[in-house]
Amino acid sequence: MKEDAKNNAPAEPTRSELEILQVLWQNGPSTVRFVNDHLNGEKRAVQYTSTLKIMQIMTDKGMLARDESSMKHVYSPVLEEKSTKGLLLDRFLETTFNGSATTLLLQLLGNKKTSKNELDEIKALLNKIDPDKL
Amino acid sequence: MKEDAKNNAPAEPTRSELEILQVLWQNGPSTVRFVNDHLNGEKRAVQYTSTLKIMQIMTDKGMLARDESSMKHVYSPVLEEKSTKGLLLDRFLETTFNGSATTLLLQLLGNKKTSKNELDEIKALLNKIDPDKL
DNA sequence: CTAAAGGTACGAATCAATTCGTACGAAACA
DNA sequence: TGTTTCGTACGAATTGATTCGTACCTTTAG
Repeated sequence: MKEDAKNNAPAEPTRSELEILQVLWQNGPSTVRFVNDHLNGEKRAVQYTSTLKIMQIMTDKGMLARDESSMKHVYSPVLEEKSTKGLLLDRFLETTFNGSATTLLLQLLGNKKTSKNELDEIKALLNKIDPDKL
Repeated sequence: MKEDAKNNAPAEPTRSELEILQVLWQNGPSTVRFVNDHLNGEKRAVQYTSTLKIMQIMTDKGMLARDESSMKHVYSPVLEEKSTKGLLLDRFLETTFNGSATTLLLQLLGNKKTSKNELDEIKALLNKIDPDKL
Protein backbone atom coordinates (compact mmCIF):
# COMPACT_ATOMS: atom_id res chain seq x y z
CA MET A 1 0.00 0.00 0.00
CA LYS A 2 2.94 2.27 0.15
CA GLU A 3 4.17 1.78 -3.39
CA ASP A 4 1.59 3.96 -5.03
CA ALA A 5 2.51 7.56 -5.55
CA LYS A 6 -0.88 9.09 -6.18
CA ASN A 7 -2.65 7.53 -3.24
CA ASN A 8 -4.62 9.53 -0.77
CA ALA A 9 -4.83 13.01 0.53
CA PRO A 10 -2.02 15.25 -0.66
CA ALA A 11 1.03 14.87 1.48
CA GLU A 12 2.18 17.85 3.42
CA PRO A 13 5.43 19.17 2.01
CA THR A 14 8.33 19.47 4.42
CA ARG A 15 10.23 22.71 4.80
CA SER A 16 12.82 21.76 2.20
CA GLU A 17 10.17 20.57 -0.17
CA LEU A 18 8.29 23.79 0.26
CA GLU A 19 11.38 25.80 -0.61
CA ILE A 20 11.62 23.91 -3.85
CA LEU A 21 7.94 24.26 -4.60
CA GLN A 22 8.15 28.00 -4.10
CA VAL A 23 10.87 28.24 -6.71
CA LEU A 24 8.82 26.23 -9.17
CA TRP A 25 5.66 28.20 -8.53
CA GLN A 26 7.46 31.47 -9.00
CA ASN A 27 9.47 30.52 -12.04
CA GLY A 28 7.52 27.81 -13.75
CA PRO A 29 8.82 24.35 -14.66
CA SER A 30 12.55 24.21 -14.03
CA THR A 31 15.59 21.98 -14.03
CA VAL A 32 17.32 20.85 -10.89
CA ARG A 33 20.22 23.10 -11.79
CA PHE A 34 18.01 26.15 -11.88
CA VAL A 35 16.28 25.33 -8.62
CA ASN A 36 19.54 24.60 -6.90
CA ASP A 37 21.16 27.82 -8.08
CA HIS A 38 18.12 29.71 -6.93
CA LEU A 39 18.23 28.15 -3.49
CA ASN A 40 21.90 28.88 -3.12
CA GLY A 41 21.39 32.44 -4.22
CA GLU A 42 18.32 33.26 -2.19
CA LYS A 43 18.29 30.86 0.71
CA ARG A 44 21.21 28.76 1.78
CA ALA A 45 24.15 26.67 0.67
CA VAL A 46 23.10 23.27 -0.55
CA GLN A 47 24.80 20.67 -2.75
CA TYR A 48 23.44 20.01 -6.18
CA THR A 49 22.91 16.34 -5.49
CA SER A 50 20.98 17.12 -2.34
CA THR A 51 18.50 19.21 -4.25
CA LEU A 52 18.37 16.55 -6.93
CA LYS A 53 17.64 13.86 -4.38
CA ILE A 54 14.84 15.77 -2.76
CA MET A 55 13.23 16.57 -6.08
CA GLN A 56 13.44 12.91 -7.05
CA ILE A 57 11.77 11.92 -3.83
CA MET A 58 9.11 14.54 -4.34
CA THR A 59 8.48 13.02 -7.74
CA ASP A 60 8.14 9.59 -6.18
CA LYS A 61 5.65 11.05 -3.75
CA GLY A 62 3.65 12.43 -6.64
CA MET A 63 4.34 15.97 -5.58
CA LEU A 64 6.27 16.90 -8.70
CA ALA A 65 5.90 15.88 -12.32
CA ARG A 66 9.02 15.26 -14.38
CA ASP A 67 9.51 15.77 -18.10
CA GLU A 68 12.30 13.39 -19.09
CA SER A 69 12.19 14.00 -22.81
CA SER A 70 15.39 15.98 -22.67
CA MET A 71 18.45 14.90 -20.75
CA LYS A 72 17.94 17.80 -18.43
CA HIS A 73 14.76 16.79 -16.72
CA VAL A 74 12.23 19.50 -16.18
CA TYR A 75 10.16 19.45 -13.02
CA SER A 76 6.84 21.07 -12.30
CA PRO A 77 4.56 21.10 -9.27
CA VAL A 78 1.56 18.83 -9.47
CA LEU A 79 -0.58 20.94 -7.17
CA GLU A 80 -1.32 24.60 -7.48
CA GLU A 81 0.27 27.05 -5.14
CA LYS A 82 -3.09 28.10 -3.83
CA SER A 83 -4.40 24.67 -2.93
CA THR A 84 -1.15 23.59 -1.36
CA LYS A 85 -0.88 26.68 0.77
CA GLY A 86 -4.53 26.35 1.64
CA LEU A 87 -3.85 22.87 2.91
CA LEU A 88 -0.86 24.03 4.89
CA LEU A 89 -2.86 26.85 6.38
CA ASP A 90 -5.63 24.48 7.37
CA ARG A 91 -3.24 22.16 9.11
CA PHE A 92 -1.48 24.98 10.83
CA LEU A 93 -4.74 26.52 11.92
CA GLU A 94 -5.81 23.20 13.31
CA THR A 95 -2.67 22.21 15.16
CA THR A 96 -1.74 25.61 16.47
CA PHE A 97 -4.95 27.55 16.91
CA ASN A 98 -7.37 24.73 17.36
CA GLY A 99 -9.05 25.65 14.12
CA SER A 100 -10.02 29.13 15.16
CA ALA A 101 -9.27 31.60 12.40
CA THR A 102 -10.27 34.39 14.71
CA THR A 103 -7.62 33.46 17.23
CA LEU A 104 -5.04 33.30 14.51
CA LEU A 105 -6.02 36.70 13.29
CA LEU A 106 -5.84 38.20 16.73
CA GLN A 107 -2.39 36.77 17.15
CA LEU A 108 -1.41 38.15 13.78
CA LEU A 109 -2.63 41.61 14.65
CA GLY A 110 -0.98 41.58 18.03
CA ASN A 111 2.29 40.38 16.64
CA LYS A 112 5.13 42.81 16.86
CA LYS A 113 6.85 41.17 13.97
CA THR A 114 4.03 42.13 11.70
CA SER A 115 4.92 45.55 10.44
CA LYS A 116 2.67 48.52 10.86
CA ASN A 117 2.45 48.86 7.10
CA GLU A 118 1.35 45.29 6.86
CA LEU A 119 -1.31 45.88 9.47
CA ASP A 120 -2.58 48.98 7.74
CA GLU A 121 -2.65 47.07 4.49
CA ILE A 122 -4.70 44.33 6.08
CA LYS A 123 -7.12 46.73 7.60
CA ALA A 124 -7.60 48.59 4.36
CA LEU A 125 -8.10 45.30 2.60
CA LEU A 126 -10.68 44.15 5.07
CA ASN A 127 -12.53 47.39 4.84
CA LYS A 128 -12.77 46.94 1.10
CA ILE A 129 -14.03 43.43 1.39
CA ASP A 130 -16.36 43.77 4.31
CA PRO A 131 -19.11 45.88 2.80
CA ASP A 132 -19.60 43.49 -0.08
CA LYS A 133 -20.51 40.54 2.04
CA LEU A 134 -22.05 41.96 5.15
CA MET B 1 27.70 23.57 22.81
CA LYS B 2 24.78 21.25 22.65
CA GLU B 3 24.65 20.31 26.32
CA ASP B 4 23.06 23.49 27.51
CA ALA B 5 19.33 23.56 27.78
CA LYS B 6 18.66 27.26 28.02
CA ASN B 7 20.78 28.29 25.11
CA ASN B 8 19.56 30.44 22.29
CA ALA B 9 16.37 31.37 20.58
CA PRO B 10 13.40 29.34 21.71
CA ALA B 11 13.18 26.05 19.90
CA GLU B 12 10.20 25.44 17.75
CA PRO B 13 7.98 22.77 19.29
CA THR B 14 7.18 19.78 17.13
CA ARG B 15 3.62 18.65 16.56
CA SER B 16 3.70 16.22 19.49
CA GLU B 17 5.30 18.76 21.71
CA LEU B 18 2.69 21.29 20.77
CA GLU B 19 -0.08 18.86 21.69
CA ILE B 20 1.42 18.58 25.12
CA LEU B 21 1.91 22.29 25.49
CA GLN B 22 -1.72 22.91 24.61
CA VAL B 23 -2.83 20.63 27.42
CA LEU B 24 -0.59 22.43 29.88
CA TRP B 25 -1.67 25.86 28.74
CA GLN B 26 -5.31 24.94 29.02
CA ASN B 27 -5.14 23.14 32.33
CA GLY B 28 -2.21 24.59 34.13
CA PRO B 29 0.76 22.63 35.52
CA SER B 30 0.06 18.93 35.27
CA THR B 31 1.46 15.49 35.80
CA VAL B 32 2.41 13.18 32.98
CA ARG B 33 -0.54 11.01 33.89
CA PHE B 34 -2.96 13.85 33.43
CA VAL B 35 -1.49 14.95 30.13
CA ASN B 36 -1.41 11.43 28.82
CA ASP B 37 -5.01 10.73 29.78
CA HIS B 38 -6.02 13.97 28.16
CA LEU B 39 -4.24 13.12 24.94
CA ASN B 40 -5.81 9.70 24.83
CA GLY B 41 -9.21 11.14 25.48
CA GLU B 42 -9.07 14.05 23.08
CA LYS B 43 -6.50 13.19 20.49
CA ARG B 44 -5.08 9.76 19.94
CA ALA B 45 -3.86 6.56 21.55
CA VAL B 46 -0.44 6.92 23.02
CA GLN B 47 1.47 4.96 25.64
CA TYR B 48 2.14 6.52 28.97
CA THR B 49 5.89 6.13 28.66
CA SER B 50 5.86 7.81 25.27
CA THR B 51 4.27 10.90 26.69
CA LEU B 52 6.65 10.73 29.63
CA LYS B 53 9.64 10.53 27.34
CA ILE B 54 8.61 13.48 25.25
CA MET B 55 7.95 15.58 28.29
CA GLN B 56 11.34 14.66 29.68
CA ILE B 57 12.97 15.65 26.43
CA MET B 58 11.05 18.90 26.40
CA THR B 59 12.37 19.53 29.88
CA ASP B 60 15.91 18.89 28.65
CA LYS B 61 15.30 21.35 25.87
CA GLY B 62 14.22 23.93 28.40
CA MET B 63 10.72 23.98 27.03
CA LEU B 64 9.08 22.68 30.20
CA ALA B 65 9.88 23.22 33.86
CA ARG B 66 9.54 20.33 36.26
CA ASP B 67 8.62 20.38 39.91
CA GLU B 68 10.16 17.27 41.41
CA SER B 69 9.29 17.97 45.02
CA SER B 70 6.61 15.32 44.97
CA MET B 71 7.07 11.90 43.45
CA LYS B 72 4.56 12.78 40.81
CA HIS B 73 6.47 15.42 38.93
CA VAL B 74 4.50 18.41 37.87
CA TYR B 75 5.32 20.02 34.56
CA SER B 76 4.61 23.51 33.36
CA PRO B 77 5.40 25.34 30.14
CA VAL B 78 8.30 27.74 30.31
CA LEU B 79 6.97 30.03 27.62
CA GLU B 80 3.58 31.63 27.46
CA GLU B 81 1.03 30.40 25.02
CA LYS B 82 0.96 33.74 23.30
CA SER B 83 4.67 34.08 22.68
CA THR B 84 5.05 30.51 21.52
CA LYS B 85 2.18 30.74 19.11
CA GLY B 86 3.47 34.07 17.96
CA LEU B 87 6.77 32.46 17.14
CA LEU B 88 5.10 29.62 15.33
CA LEU B 89 2.99 32.04 13.36
CA ASP B 90 6.03 34.05 12.40
CA ARG B 91 7.84 31.00 11.15
CA PHE B 92 4.85 29.77 9.28
CA LEU B 93 4.24 33.16 7.77
CA GLU B 94 7.84 33.27 6.65
CA THR B 95 8.18 29.81 5.21
CA THR B 96 4.79 29.57 3.63
CA PHE B 97 3.74 33.06 2.69
CA ASN B 98 7.09 34.69 2.35
CA GLY B 99 6.33 36.88 5.31
CA SER B 100 3.30 38.53 3.81
CA ALA B 101 0.50 38.67 6.34
CA THR B 102 -1.76 40.04 3.66
CA THR B 103 -1.29 37.00 1.48
CA LEU B 104 -2.00 34.76 4.41
CA LEU B 105 -5.15 36.65 5.18
CA LEU B 106 -6.36 36.45 1.62
CA GLN B 107 -5.77 32.74 1.66
CA LEU B 108 -7.64 32.49 4.92
CA LEU B 109 -10.61 34.40 3.60
CA GLY B 110 -10.69 32.44 0.37
CA ASN B 111 -10.45 29.16 2.15
CA LYS B 112 -13.48 26.98 1.92
CA LYS B 113 -12.60 25.23 5.12
CA THR B 114 -13.00 28.42 7.03
CA SER B 115 -16.61 28.54 7.99
CA LYS B 116 -18.91 31.37 7.09
CA ASN B 117 -19.47 32.04 10.73
CA GLU B 118 -15.79 32.30 11.27
CA LEU B 119 -15.49 34.74 8.40
CA ASP B 120 -18.29 36.90 9.70
CA GLU B 121 -16.71 36.84 13.09
CA ILE B 122 -13.44 38.00 11.63
CA LYS B 123 -15.04 40.77 9.70
CA ALA B 124 -16.97 41.98 12.70
CA LEU B 125 -13.81 41.86 14.72
CA LEU B 126 -11.86 43.81 12.18
CA ASN B 127 -14.55 46.41 11.96
CA LYS B 128 -14.33 46.89 15.66
CA ILE B 129 -10.61 47.25 15.63
CA ASP B 130 -10.16 49.32 12.55
CA PRO B 131 -11.62 52.63 13.66
CA ASP B 132 -9.41 52.81 16.72
CA LYS B 133 -6.18 52.78 14.84
CA LEU B 134 -6.95 54.30 11.48
C1' DC C 1 5.05 -7.19 55.89
C1' DT C 2 4.08 -8.11 51.22
C1' DA C 3 2.11 -7.48 46.86
C1' DA C 4 0.08 -4.66 43.59
C1' DA C 5 -0.26 -0.23 41.55
C1' DG C 6 1.74 3.62 39.89
C1' DG C 7 5.83 6.51 39.34
C1' DT C 8 10.49 7.79 36.78
C1' DA C 9 14.66 6.71 34.06
C1' DC C 10 16.68 5.07 30.23
C1' DG C 11 18.18 2.35 26.21
C1' DA C 12 17.00 0.70 21.84
C1' DA C 13 14.29 0.29 17.56
C1' DT C 14 12.04 2.64 14.07
C1' DC C 15 10.97 6.04 10.77
C1' DA C 16 11.39 10.08 7.88
C1' DA C 17 13.99 13.82 6.22
C1' DT C 18 18.25 15.32 4.78
C1' DT C 19 22.79 15.38 3.07
C1' DC C 20 26.22 14.10 0.16
C1' DG C 21 29.74 10.91 -2.10
C1' DT C 22 30.40 7.97 -5.83
C1' DA C 23 29.36 5.88 -10.14
C1' DC C 24 28.40 6.39 -14.55
C1' DG C 25 26.29 8.09 -19.08
C1' DA C 26 25.83 11.99 -22.50
C1' DA C 27 27.38 16.08 -24.58
C1' DA C 28 30.36 19.75 -25.64
C1' DC C 29 34.59 21.12 -27.12
C1' DA C 30 39.59 21.48 -28.05
C1' DT D 1 39.15 11.57 -30.53
C1' DG D 2 39.82 12.29 -26.02
C1' DT D 3 38.81 14.84 -21.96
C1' DT D 4 36.27 17.72 -19.36
C1' DT D 5 31.81 19.24 -18.04
C1' DC D 6 27.19 18.45 -16.87
C1' DG D 7 23.55 15.47 -16.06
C1' DT D 8 20.99 11.41 -13.42
C1' DA D 9 20.82 7.41 -10.22
C1' DC D 10 21.56 5.50 -6.06
C1' DG D 11 23.41 3.92 -1.60
C1' DA D 12 24.79 5.18 2.84
C1' DA D 13 25.51 8.09 6.92
C1' DT D 14 23.44 11.36 9.83
C1' DT D 15 20.07 13.55 12.45
C1' DG D 16 15.82 14.23 15.00
C1' DA D 17 11.41 12.78 16.46
C1' DT D 18 8.86 9.19 18.19
C1' DT D 19 7.57 4.96 20.31
C1' DC D 20 7.82 1.71 23.65
C1' DG D 21 9.83 -2.15 26.61
C1' DT D 22 12.19 -2.99 30.69
C1' DA D 23 14.22 -1.93 35.02
C1' DC D 24 13.67 -0.24 39.18
C1' DC D 25 11.87 2.71 43.06
C1' DT D 26 7.92 4.42 46.06
C1' DT D 27 3.52 4.28 47.77
C1' DT D 28 -0.56 2.15 49.18
C1' DA D 29 -3.87 -1.57 50.24
C1' DG D 30 -4.64 -5.74 52.45
